Amino acid sequence: MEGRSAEISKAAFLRFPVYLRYLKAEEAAGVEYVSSSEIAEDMHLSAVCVRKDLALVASEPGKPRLGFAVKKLICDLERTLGYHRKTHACVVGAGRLGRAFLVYEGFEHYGIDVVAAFDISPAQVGALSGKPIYPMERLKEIAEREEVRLGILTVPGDAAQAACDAMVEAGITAILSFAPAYVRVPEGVTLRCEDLAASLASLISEAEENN
Amino acid sequence: MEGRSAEISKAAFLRFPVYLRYLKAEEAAGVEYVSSSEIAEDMHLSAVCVRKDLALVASEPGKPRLGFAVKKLICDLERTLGYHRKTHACVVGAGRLGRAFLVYEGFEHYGIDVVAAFDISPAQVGALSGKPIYPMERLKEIAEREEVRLGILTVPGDAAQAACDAMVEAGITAILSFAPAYVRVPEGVTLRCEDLAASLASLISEAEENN
DNA sequence: CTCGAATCGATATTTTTTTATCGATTTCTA
DNA sequence: TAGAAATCGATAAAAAAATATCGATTCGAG
Repeated sequence: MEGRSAEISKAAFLRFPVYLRYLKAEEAAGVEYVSSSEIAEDMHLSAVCVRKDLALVASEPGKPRLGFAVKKLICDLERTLGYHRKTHACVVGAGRLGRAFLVYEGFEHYGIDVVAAFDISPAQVGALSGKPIYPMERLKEIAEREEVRLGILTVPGDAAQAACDAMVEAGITAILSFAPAYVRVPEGVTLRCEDLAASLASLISEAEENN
Repeated sequence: MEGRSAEISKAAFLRFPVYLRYLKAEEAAGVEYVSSSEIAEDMHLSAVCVRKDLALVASEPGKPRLGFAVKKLICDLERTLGYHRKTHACVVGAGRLGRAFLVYEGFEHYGIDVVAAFDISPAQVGALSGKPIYPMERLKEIAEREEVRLGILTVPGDAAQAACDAMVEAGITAILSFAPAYVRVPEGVTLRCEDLAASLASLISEAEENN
């Protein structure tokens, strides 16, 4: 789209948010310049890897002996990651996890606005911290009206496929699923599954290897 | 540790939980045998990749013309992923997200037992669905008593480092952090950061590329 | 003002991961 | 019972990613 994006490797793209976090911590500590080697040491990466990654995003080259300007780098990373554009999102499944997402304020900095939640149970319908919770029947109507393109799926496993189908039907093109189930989506819809339990389990394996 | 584990590539290990999900769905649908090519097509992977992955975990070779026995494969995957052993976990930060983890029942199948939550605010102390919520001061005492090795960090960003330090001090060796902050851990402690907002944002980028 | 130390960025190499090719095996059908 | 179809598993090739090496640049100390 912007010419350069295709050149950024998938693995590097996953590291960008981590750099961003790190840099914001440095900025808060009053640091103005930071070098690849410093970042590498703190983040347990190779210095060359960091330099290559930063070269992909930095709008101006790093200065020898000094490194990169922290503030500038933060802007570049946020732009590359697309945090400047606004996207409307909704939560499907207003259980504990879904409600946590609905009211979480951290999404704003990432250009994401969670506008509503939906649930099949009338008991959940209402509002939370000013965010509305609608019955599932109104998903399509509201998603279209609010131009919701992103959906967060937090329903029980056995309801996942049906809920997912409803989201697709409502015009949602990107779905982040926390439902413990295998779901299918048609071509043109991007699905990512975050299996929190599996993620935890793999973390244990990793920790055991590290001893 | 078990001789073979070192040969399993990191990328493959990340695919295993997805296979497991898929296979369980197939099992539920009454399927007995499944071939690499079928899995590949459904999961949008290459058939060769699937075969190589399955060869890493399968205790018995697949049968030509039939494929792999679904039930057997599920067992093999669960064993490889370590879902058979029990690990005690705790939640640090009993906000909405933390409480969702505390009562989530899906961890059991993965060998994880969330035994308690901790929070700095006395208002949160109590219990939820039979799971106790203790004040932070008791973290070390209880973590040691219950042999908690895994911690789920769900505190606000500005409290993350302090909470993390307390977890390390309490003998926790693996930490899954959802706190929106960059935290440091000493050598020997495994940290994984799940940035939900960043994950969502990257999903948007991915979806836009797919158009 | 000059020298030295430390960083950057580019090129090259190694390692890892994914994909392709091919013969062997086995089940199903005729 | 015999042949065809489709899968497996192993070896080989290609692609991707991480790591190493080296000259060029520039800030800061003397």
